[in-house]
Amino acid sequence: MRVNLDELELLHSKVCRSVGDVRRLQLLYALEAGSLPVNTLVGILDVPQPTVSRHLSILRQNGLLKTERSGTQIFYSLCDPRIIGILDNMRQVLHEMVEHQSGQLDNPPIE
Amino acid sequence: MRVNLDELELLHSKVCRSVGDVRRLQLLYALEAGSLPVNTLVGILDVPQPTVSRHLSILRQNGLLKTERSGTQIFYSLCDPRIIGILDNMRQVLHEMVEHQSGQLDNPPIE
DNA sequence: AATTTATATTCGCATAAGCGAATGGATATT
DNA sequence: AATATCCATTCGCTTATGCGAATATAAATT
Repeated sequence: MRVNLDELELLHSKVCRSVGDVRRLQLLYALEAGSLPVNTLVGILDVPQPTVSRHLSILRQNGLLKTERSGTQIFYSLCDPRIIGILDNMRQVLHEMVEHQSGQLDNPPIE
Repeated sequence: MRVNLDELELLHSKVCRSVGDVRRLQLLYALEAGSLPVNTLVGILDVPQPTVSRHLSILRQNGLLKTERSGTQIFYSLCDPRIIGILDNMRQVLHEMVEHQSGQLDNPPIE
């Protein structure tokens, strides 16, 4: 399938934005080991169910999560587990950056 | 330096959100090969200078870019080039996901 | 069919984010 | 010191995002 570069760039930014929320990041990591139903995720994040459903919906719409129903429950899982590996890489680099005080948050401007 | 996990998680999401904008993504890639002054970046992105400055400021505040003045110009550069490698990994995975039609954007809900 | 459980969606609201136009500040040049 | 260049910031505005409460839907159970 042919993929336009601009479309890929837009997808790239959308996916990054999707991950750019603490709760959604937590949801992705919670699903690292395998699929889980919504109520379990509600327990893990300890936030209201509609909030979890909304974030799950965003992650699904952006192609990061997929769903499968089992009875009344709906299990969410990662579309591609490699995403977690990438997030881990980023986290590791950020950890080192903060540790070494270089490339610090709130980098001072020129003057 | 000791790094709190929650703080790292918050930083992680903030950095992802920073990258989650097409123009900021373009700025990061524009700086892949080395530092560039603002007016050059304005030419590359072809958007008003204040817009570029605002996005550069956000990337700097979140620890992704650093600055150095040379005369009247201010050169921006990546704090850590590894970030580009990570973004490339993600882009590659997204490319494959779209190509293979699995984990597609706008994944259909259960019903 | 009524009830229960699990999940999604709607609603109203508050805050955040992005934009262009205009303005301000710093440095270099004359 | 006046001017020009380069960049940052402010302002007013519009749109997007995130939230909790309430409501709707779907499947299973009785």
